[in-house]
Amino acid sequence: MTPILKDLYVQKDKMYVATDCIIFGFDAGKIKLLVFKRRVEPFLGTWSLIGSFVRMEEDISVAAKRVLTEITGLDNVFMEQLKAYGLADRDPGYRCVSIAQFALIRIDDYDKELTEEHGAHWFELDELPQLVLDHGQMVEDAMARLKRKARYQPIGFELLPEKFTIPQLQSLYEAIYQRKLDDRNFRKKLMTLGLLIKLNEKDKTTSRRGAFLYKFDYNTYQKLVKSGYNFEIA
Amino acid sequence: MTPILKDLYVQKDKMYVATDCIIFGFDAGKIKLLVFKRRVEPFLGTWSLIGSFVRMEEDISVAAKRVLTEITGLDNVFMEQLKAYGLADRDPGYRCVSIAQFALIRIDDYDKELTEEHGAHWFELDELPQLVLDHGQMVEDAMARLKRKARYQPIGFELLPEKFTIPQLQSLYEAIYQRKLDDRNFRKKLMTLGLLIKLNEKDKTTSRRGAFLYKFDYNTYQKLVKSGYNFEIA
DNA sequence: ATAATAAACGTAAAATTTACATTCATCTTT
DNA sequence: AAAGATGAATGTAAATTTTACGTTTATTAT
Repeated sequence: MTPILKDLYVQKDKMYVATDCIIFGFDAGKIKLLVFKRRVEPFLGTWSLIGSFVRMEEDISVAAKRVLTEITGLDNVFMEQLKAYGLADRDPGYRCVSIAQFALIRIDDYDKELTEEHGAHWFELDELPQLVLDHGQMVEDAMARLKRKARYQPIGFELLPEKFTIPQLQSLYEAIYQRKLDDRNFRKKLMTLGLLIKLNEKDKTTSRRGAFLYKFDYNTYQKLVKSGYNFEIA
Repeated sequence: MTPILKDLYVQKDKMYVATDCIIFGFDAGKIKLLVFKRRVEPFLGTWSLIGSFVRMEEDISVAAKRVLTEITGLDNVFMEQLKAYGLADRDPGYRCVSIAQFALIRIDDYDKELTEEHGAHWFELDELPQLVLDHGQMVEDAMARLKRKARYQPIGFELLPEKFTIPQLQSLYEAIYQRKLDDRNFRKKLMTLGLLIKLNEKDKTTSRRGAFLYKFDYNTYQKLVKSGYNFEIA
């Protein structure tokens, strides 16, 4: 089964609803996007987001999760609706409204075989190829959303392994905001939030000294949110 | 023609795409919402947002604007997509994904006759009646968006007359943020933005002394945005 | 033992935010 | 015409947050 069913069976007088996934990852200091080489006409061979028609009995969020799981093998992934794209002529083949949803995944624990089977490829954001239809716009909008949302919601952590170091976290935020941050100020601000749990382990892959690993304290965070707390990261 | 076509002609095995409009206004220090009493079955007599099916050859944003114009007689209204609502069972009658869009209108220049014809009524947000389907959720989400967005984009001005006074503007922001603001600090911060044009006129409807009228300087604002400027109001 | 390297830390200046009370312009009342 | 009433307009000092910036530390490799 092809994830996007652009075959001969679509009817020109029908309204279709699809979902497209903007899948972000983070690796080696760079935000990356998972895109796919189309194996069906039209647009065979062009790069595209992964998507699917929404099934008749399926919630749109469920459709997006289904696609993501089919492709990456991952479950329980952070996913949020971006918005609907509904220009009448956005797809030349037929009328289709697409609900774009963006996902943040921990790049090292997705299923490589599975994605390769689907013709998937990770691109750095500034090396993105031309994407089919309005998918380029979707990515741009998703990136803007990520950039804004990262300020006031701890979604960045979805892109890191469960255990991470402060320098790692900083490099993530630098990638999201696309600017350098001062390491002393970053660490200070972060610590005053009181939402990181310091572990008794070090990550020694990037320095002789090693950097302490931390976990994000989702428990405390949930409580704070419930009590109306409003915080900002970096 | 009924704006929402929930009639006998819908087909159970078809996917429909609709749009619903969350229409905000501001009057007497309160944010208000324009809702409609349904005149067709099912849900006859219940309160509802105004909406319409998206036509085959119509962009979804165009569909929303069409509805708004039909109802209020207004054109060139601020409108922005909120998100798509697509639970499989959100409408018990048939499968329908609805794209919610919110509009901000200047409450005194909409067409009262036209809206009354459609069974429309302005409600204060905290006196909203139960709304049909997931429309209550849409309103809640729209309000959250408005609250957040008002901070970093001058969308509040869309709810005020072109010429407004500082106390009026403050009372609007107080309504949006749902908290009192200090008048001296509000005025100060606003003035440092440099985006208000002081007019040589006063509004004397609320005080003997009268308050100076201002216009928002969209021109300068546009230029600042283009040059990457990022501001915050109150 | 020494060199090398990224991690960790603190402080002072600048900028922003907050809290708070009085005067001003104008109309109404007498 | 004077006095009273009312919302509009304004400034300043203290507290907080943000910014800028250099040194020490823990560890491994040589």
